Amino acid sequence: MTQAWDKTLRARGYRVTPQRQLVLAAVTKLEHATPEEIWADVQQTASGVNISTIYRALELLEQLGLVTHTHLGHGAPSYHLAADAEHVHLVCSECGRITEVPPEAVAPLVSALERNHGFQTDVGHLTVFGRCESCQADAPASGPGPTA
Amino acid sequence: MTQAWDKTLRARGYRVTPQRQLVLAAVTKLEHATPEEIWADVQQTASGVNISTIYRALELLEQLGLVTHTHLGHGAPSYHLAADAEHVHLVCSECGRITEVPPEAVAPLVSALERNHGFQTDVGHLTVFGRCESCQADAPASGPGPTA
DNA sequence: TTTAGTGCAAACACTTTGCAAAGTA
DNA sequence: TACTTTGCAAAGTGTTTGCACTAAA
Repeated sequence: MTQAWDKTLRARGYRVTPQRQLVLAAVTKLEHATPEEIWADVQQTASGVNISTIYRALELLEQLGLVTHTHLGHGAPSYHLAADAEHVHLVCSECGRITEVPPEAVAPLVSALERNHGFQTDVGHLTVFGRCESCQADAPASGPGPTA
Repeated sequence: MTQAWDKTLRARGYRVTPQRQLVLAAVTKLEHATPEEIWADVQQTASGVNISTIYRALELLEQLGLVTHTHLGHGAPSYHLAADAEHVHLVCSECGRITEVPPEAVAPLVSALERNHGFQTDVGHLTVFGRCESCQADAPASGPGPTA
Protein backbone atom coordinates (compact mmCIF):
# COMPACT_ATOMS: atom_id res chain seq x y z
CA MET A 1 0.00 0.00 0.00
CA THR A 2 2.96 2.25 -0.51
CA GLN A 3 1.41 4.04 -3.47
CA ALA A 4 -2.23 3.84 -2.54
CA TRP A 5 -2.41 7.58 -2.15
CA ASP A 6 -2.59 8.32 -5.85
CA LYS A 7 -5.72 6.27 -6.09
CA THR A 8 -7.12 8.24 -3.19
CA LEU A 9 -6.41 11.40 -5.10
CA ARG A 10 -7.97 10.27 -8.34
CA ALA A 11 -10.92 8.73 -6.61
CA ARG A 12 -11.75 12.12 -5.24
CA GLY A 13 -11.30 13.94 -8.49
CA TYR A 14 -7.87 15.33 -7.71
CA ARG A 15 -4.98 14.87 -10.09
CA VAL A 16 -1.71 13.22 -9.49
CA THR A 17 0.98 15.69 -10.38
CA PRO A 18 4.74 15.53 -10.04
CA GLN A 19 4.63 18.47 -7.64
CA ARG A 20 2.33 16.61 -5.28
CA GLN A 21 4.40 13.48 -5.49
CA LEU A 22 7.53 15.43 -4.71
CA VAL A 23 5.95 17.17 -1.76
CA LEU A 24 4.79 13.90 -0.31
CA ALA A 25 8.21 12.39 -0.94
CA ALA A 26 9.86 15.30 0.83
CA VAL A 27 7.56 15.07 3.82
CA THR A 28 8.28 11.37 3.99
CA LYS A 29 11.99 11.84 3.77
CA LEU A 30 12.44 14.87 6.00
CA GLU A 31 10.25 13.50 8.78
CA HIS A 32 9.39 16.88 10.13
CA ALA A 33 9.94 19.90 8.05
CA THR A 34 8.58 23.37 7.47
CA PRO A 35 7.03 24.36 4.15
CA GLU A 36 10.26 26.08 3.24
CA GLU A 37 12.39 23.06 3.98
CA ILE A 38 10.04 20.95 1.94
CA TRP A 39 10.28 23.47 -0.84
CA ALA A 40 14.06 23.35 -0.77
CA ASP A 41 13.97 19.59 -0.99
CA VAL A 42 11.50 19.57 -3.85
CA GLN A 43 13.59 22.07 -5.74
CA GLN A 44 16.53 19.74 -5.82
CA THR A 45 14.52 17.65 -8.24
CA ALA A 46 12.28 20.24 -9.83
CA SER A 47 13.74 23.68 -9.46
CA GLY A 48 10.80 25.48 -10.97
CA VAL A 49 8.29 24.59 -8.31
CA ASN A 50 6.81 27.58 -6.58
CA ILE A 51 6.42 27.89 -2.83
CA SER A 52 2.71 28.50 -3.20
CA THR A 53 2.40 25.11 -4.81
CA ILE A 54 4.03 23.62 -1.75
CA TYR A 55 1.45 25.25 0.47
CA ARG A 56 -1.39 24.11 -1.72
CA ALA A 57 -0.08 20.57 -1.89
CA LEU A 58 0.40 20.40 1.85
CA GLU A 59 -3.10 21.66 2.41
CA LEU A 60 -4.51 19.00 0.13
CA LEU A 61 -2.42 16.18 1.52
CA GLU A 62 -3.41 17.20 5.00
CA GLN A 63 -7.04 17.33 4.05
CA LEU A 64 -6.74 13.81 2.63
CA GLY A 65 -5.27 12.68 5.90
CA LEU A 66 -1.89 11.82 4.42
CA VAL A 67 0.11 14.36 6.36
CA THR A 68 -0.38 16.43 9.49
CA HIS A 69 1.33 19.38 11.04
CA THR A 70 2.33 20.60 14.45
CA HIS A 71 3.51 23.93 15.73
CA LEU A 72 6.96 23.51 17.13
CA GLY A 73 7.18 27.03 18.47
CA HIS A 74 6.66 30.48 17.03
CA GLY A 75 7.70 30.10 13.42
CA ALA A 76 6.51 27.92 10.60
CA PRO A 77 4.64 24.70 11.29
CA SER A 78 6.23 21.32 10.89
CA TYR A 79 4.75 18.66 8.63
CA HIS A 80 5.07 14.93 8.83
CA LEU A 81 3.40 11.83 7.49
CA ALA A 82 0.17 10.98 9.19
CA ALA A 83 1.04 7.34 8.70
CA ASP A 84 4.20 7.72 10.74
CA ALA A 85 3.83 6.37 14.18
CA GLU A 86 2.24 9.16 16.12
CA HIS A 87 4.61 10.85 18.45
CA VAL A 88 4.75 13.77 20.78
CA HIS A 89 7.31 16.53 20.47
CA LEU A 90 9.21 17.90 23.40
CA VAL A 91 10.66 21.30 22.58
CA CYS A 92 13.30 22.86 24.76
CA SER A 93 12.60 26.56 25.09
CA GLU A 94 16.23 27.16 25.86
CA CYS A 95 18.21 25.34 23.20
CA GLY A 96 15.41 24.64 20.77
CA ARG A 97 16.16 20.96 20.74
CA ILE A 98 13.34 18.71 19.66
CA THR A 99 12.83 15.29 21.13
CA GLU A 100 10.27 12.80 19.96
CA VAL A 101 8.64 10.56 22.46
CA PRO A 102 6.18 7.74 21.89
CA PRO A 103 2.51 8.42 22.57
CA GLU A 104 2.54 6.04 25.51
CA ALA A 105 4.34 8.79 27.36
CA VAL A 106 1.21 10.85 27.27
CA ALA A 107 -1.34 8.09 27.61
CA PRO A 108 -2.15 9.06 31.18
CA LEU A 109 -2.82 12.60 30.07
CA VAL A 110 -5.05 11.48 27.24
CA SER A 111 -7.17 9.29 29.40
CA ALA A 112 -7.40 11.87 32.15
CA LEU A 113 -8.62 14.53 29.73
CA GLU A 114 -11.06 12.12 28.17
CA ARG A 115 -12.41 11.05 31.51
CA ASN A 116 -12.59 14.41 33.24
CA HIS A 117 -13.28 16.76 30.40
CA GLY A 118 -14.66 14.60 27.61
CA PHE A 119 -11.82 15.88 25.50
CA GLN A 120 -10.41 13.75 22.72
CA THR A 121 -6.72 14.58 22.44
CA ASP A 122 -5.04 14.82 19.07
CA VAL A 123 -1.81 13.22 20.15
CA GLY A 124 -0.04 13.75 16.86
CA HIS A 125 -0.52 17.47 17.24
CA LEU A 126 0.79 17.66 20.75
CA THR A 127 3.90 19.63 21.53
CA VAL A 128 5.23 20.09 25.00
CA PHE A 129 7.49 23.01 25.82
CA GLY A 130 9.94 23.00 28.67
CA ARG A 131 13.60 22.46 29.45
CA CYS A 132 15.51 19.48 28.23
CA GLU A 133 17.80 17.41 30.36
CA SER A 134 21.03 19.02 29.25
CA CYS A 135 19.83 22.57 29.71
CA GLN A 136 18.81 21.75 33.24
CA ALA A 137 22.26 20.41 33.86
CA ASP A 138 23.85 23.56 32.47
CA ALA A 139 21.83 26.00 34.52
CA PRO A 140 20.03 24.43 37.43
CA ALA A 141 16.57 25.87 37.96
CA SER A 142 16.67 29.63 38.06
CA GLY A 143 13.15 30.74 37.42
CA PRO A 144 12.32 34.17 36.13
CA GLY A 145 12.48 35.93 39.46
CA PRO A 146 14.74 38.93 40.10
CA THR A 147 18.26 37.79 39.36
CA ALA A 148 20.42 39.94 41.60
CA MET B 1 2.35 43.08 46.42
CA THR B 2 -0.06 44.23 43.78
CA GLN B 3 2.22 46.95 42.50
CA ALA B 4 5.57 45.37 43.16
CA TRP B 5 6.28 45.11 39.49
CA ASP B 6 7.20 48.74 39.04
CA LYS B 7 9.96 48.32 41.59
CA THR B 8 11.15 45.34 39.65
CA LEU B 9 11.31 47.47 36.54
CA ARG B 10 13.16 50.33 38.13
CA ALA B 11 15.51 48.06 39.98
CA ARG B 12 16.65 46.75 36.63
CA GLY B 13 17.03 50.10 35.03
CA TYR B 14 13.77 50.00 33.10
CA ARG B 15 11.30 52.79 33.27
CA VAL B 16 7.72 52.70 34.39
CA THR B 17 5.67 54.18 31.60
CA PRO B 18 1.95 54.53 31.16
CA GLN B 19 2.12 52.28 28.10
CA ARG B 20 3.64 49.46 30.09
CA GLN B 21 1.17 49.90 32.87
CA LEU B 22 -1.68 49.78 30.41
CA VAL B 23 -0.36 46.67 28.72
CA LEU B 24 -0.01 44.90 32.00
CA ALA B 25 -3.47 46.03 33.01
CA ALA B 26 -4.90 44.73 29.76
CA VAL B 27 -3.20 41.36 30.12
CA THR B 28 -4.52 41.16 33.63
CA LYS B 29 -8.02 42.06 32.62
CA LEU B 30 -8.33 40.09 29.39
CA GLU B 31 -6.89 36.88 30.85
CA HIS B 32 -5.72 35.56 27.56
CA ALA B 33 -5.41 37.87 24.65
CA THR B 34 -3.42 38.37 21.50
CA PRO B 35 -1.19 41.40 21.02
CA GLU B 36 -3.90 42.94 18.89
CA GLU B 37 -6.58 42.44 21.47
CA ILE B 38 -4.31 43.94 24.08
CA TRP B 39 -3.66 46.84 21.77
CA ALA B 40 -7.38 47.43 21.31
CA ASP B 41 -7.88 47.45 25.04
CA VAL B 42 -4.99 49.82 25.66
CA GLN B 43 -6.30 52.17 23.02
CA GLN B 44 -9.52 52.65 24.88
CA THR B 45 -7.50 54.59 27.42
CA ALA B 46 -4.65 55.88 25.33
CA SER B 47 -5.55 55.93 21.70
CA GLY B 48 -2.16 57.00 20.49
CA VAL B 49 -0.30 53.89 21.55
CA ASN B 50 1.33 52.08 18.69
CA ILE B 51 1.15 48.35 18.17
CA SER B 52 4.92 48.07 18.15
CA THR B 53 4.94 49.45 21.66
CA ILE B 54 2.59 46.64 22.66
CA TYR B 55 4.99 44.07 21.29
CA ARG B 56 7.93 45.69 23.00
CA ALA B 57 6.10 45.92 26.31
CA LEU B 58 4.98 42.31 26.12
CA GLU B 59 8.49 41.21 25.37
CA LEU B 60 9.79 43.08 28.36
CA LEU B 61 7.08 41.93 30.74
CA GLU B 62 7.64 38.39 29.63
CA GLN B 63 11.35 38.69 30.12
CA LEU B 64 10.71 39.96 33.63
CA GLY B 65 8.54 36.96 34.29
CA LEU B 66 5.36 38.95 34.73
CA VAL B 67 3.51 37.54 31.77
CA THR B 68 3.80 34.48 29.57
CA HIS B 69 2.38 33.41 26.29
CA THR B 70 1.05 30.29 24.65
CA HIS B 71 0.26 29.40 21.09
CA LEU B 72 -3.40 28.61 20.85
CA GLY B 73 -3.23 27.50 17.24
CA HIS B 74 -1.87 28.95 14.06
CA GLY B 75 -2.39 32.66 14.53
CA ALA B 76 -1.18 35.12 17.08
CA PRO B 77 0.02 34.01 20.49
CA SER B 78 -2.02 34.50 23.60
CA TYR B 79 -0.66 36.34 26.63
CA HIS B 80 -1.62 36.02 30.24
CA LEU B 81 -0.30 36.89 33.67
CA ALA B 82 2.42 34.60 34.86
CA ALA B 83 1.04 35.06 38.36
CA ASP B 84 -2.31 33.65 37.33
CA ALA B 85 -2.79 30.14 38.44
CA GLU B 86 -1.10 28.06 35.79
CA HIS B 87 -3.50 26.27 33.57
CA VAL B 88 -3.52 24.14 30.49
CA HIS B 89 -5.48 25.03 27.39
CA LEU B 90 -7.57 22.54 25.50
CA VAL B 91 -8.27 23.77 22.01
CA CYS B 92 -10.91 22.16 19.86
CA SER B 93 -9.68 21.90 16.29
CA GLU B 94 -13.20 21.80 15.07
CA CYS B 95 -15.04 24.63 16.76
CA GLY B 96 -12.05 26.51 18.09
CA ARG B 97 -13.39 26.48 21.59
CA ILE B 98 -10.85 26.96 24.34
CA THR B 99 -11.17 25.25 27.68
CA GLU B 100 -8.93 25.82 30.62
CA VAL B 101 -8.11 22.98 32.88
CA PRO B 102 -6.09 22.97 36.09
CA PRO B 103 -2.52 21.73 35.96
CA GLU B 104 -3.44 18.71 38.04
CA ALA B 105 -4.99 17.34 34.90
CA VAL B 106 -1.57 17.00 33.39
CA ALA B 107 0.38 16.10 36.48
CA PRO B 108 0.77 12.49 35.36
CA LEU B 109 2.21 13.66 32.06
CA VAL B 110 4.62 16.00 33.73
CA SER B 111 5.98 13.41 36.06
CA ALA B 112 6.21 10.80 33.32
CA LEU B 113 8.23 13.13 31.11
CA GLU B 114 10.43 14.12 33.98
CA ARG B 115 11.02 10.55 34.98
CA ASN B 116 11.50 9.00 31.57
CA HIS B 117 13.04 11.80 29.59
CA GLY B 118 14.46 14.19 32.15
CA PHE B 119 12.24 16.82 30.62
CA GLN B 120 10.94 19.66 32.73
CA THR B 121 7.54 20.63 31.36
CA ASP B 122 6.48 24.24 31.12
CA VAL B 123 2.89 23.63 32.10
CA GLY B 124 1.79 27.19 31.57
CA HIS B 125 2.82 26.95 27.96
CA LEU B 126 1.02 23.72 27.28
CA THR B 127 -1.80 23.57 24.80
CA VAL B 128 -3.58 20.41 23.85
CA PHE B 129 -5.40 20.14 20.55
CA GLY B 130 -8.24 17.74 19.93
CA ARG B 131 -12.00 17.58 19.82
CA CYS B 132 -14.19 18.92 22.54
CA GLU B 133 -17.09 17.10 24.05
CA SER B 134 -19.79 18.80 22.05
CA CYS B 135 -18.09 18.35 18.70
CA GLN B 136 -17.77 14.66 19.38
CA ALA B 137 -21.45 14.54 20.10
CA ASP B 138 -22.23 16.33 16.86
CA ALA B 139 -20.17 14.11 14.62
CA PRO B 140 -19.12 10.86 16.24
CA ALA B 141 -15.59 9.81 15.30
CA SER B 142 -15.10 9.97 11.56
CA GLY B 143 -11.38 10.14 11.00
CA PRO B 144 -9.87 11.42 7.77
CA GLY B 145 -10.19 8.20 5.83
CA PRO B 146 -12.02 7.95 2.52
CA THR B 147 -15.53 9.09 3.19
CA ALA B 148 -17.62 7.14 0.74
C1' DT C 1 20.41 66.44 31.87
C1' DT C 2 20.87 61.81 30.58
C1' DT C 3 19.34 57.73 28.82
C1' DA C 4 15.46 54.75 27.91
C1' DG C 5 10.99 54.44 25.59
C1' DT C 6 7.68 55.76 22.01
C1' DG C 7 5.56 56.65 17.49
C1' DC C 8 6.01 56.14 12.82
C1' DA C 9 7.05 54.03 8.69
C1' DA C 10 9.45 50.74 6.39
C1' DA C 11 11.10 46.04 6.35
C1' DC C 12 10.33 41.16 7.42
C1' DA C 13 8.68 36.30 7.68
C1' DC C 14 5.12 33.40 6.54
C1' DT C 15 0.94 32.45 3.90
C1' DT C 16 -2.89 33.20 0.74
C1' DT C 17 -5.12 34.63 -3.53
C1' DG C 18 -6.28 35.97 -8.57
C1' DC C 19 -5.43 34.84 -12.97
C1' DA C 20 -3.56 33.23 -17.34
C1' DA C 21 -0.79 29.39 -19.03
C1' DA C 22 0.21 24.44 -18.68
C1' DG C 23 -0.89 19.71 -17.72
C1' DT C 24 -3.79 15.57 -16.33
C1' DA C 25 -7.40 12.52 -17.36
C1' DT D 1 -11.30 18.54 -24.95
C1' DA D 2 -12.59 19.77 -20.25
C1' DC D 3 -11.36 20.96 -16.07
C1' DT D 4 -7.68 20.85 -12.45
C1' DT D 5 -3.23 22.57 -11.12
C1' DT D 6 0.69 25.48 -11.54
C1' DG D 7 3.66 29.65 -11.68
C1' DC D 8 3.86 34.28 -10.94
C1' DA D 9 3.07 38.39 -8.73
C1' DA D 10 0.59 40.92 -5.69
C1' DA D 11 -1.86 41.28 -1.38
C1' DG D 12 -2.43 39.73 3.52
C1' DT D 13 -1.31 38.73 8.41
C1' DG D 14 1.54 39.08 12.30
C1' DT D 15 5.94 40.91 14.02
C1' DT D 16 10.38 43.49 14.11
C1' DT D 17 13.53 47.32 13.34
C1' DG D 18 15.76 52.08 12.57
C1' DC D 19 15.48 56.51 13.85
C1' DA D 20 14.21 61.08 15.44
C1' DC D 21 11.45 62.81 19.16
C1' DT D 22 9.54 62.49 23.88
C1' DA D 23 9.66 61.60 28.55
C1' DA D 24 11.15 59.16 33.00
C1' DA D 25 14.52 59.44 36.49
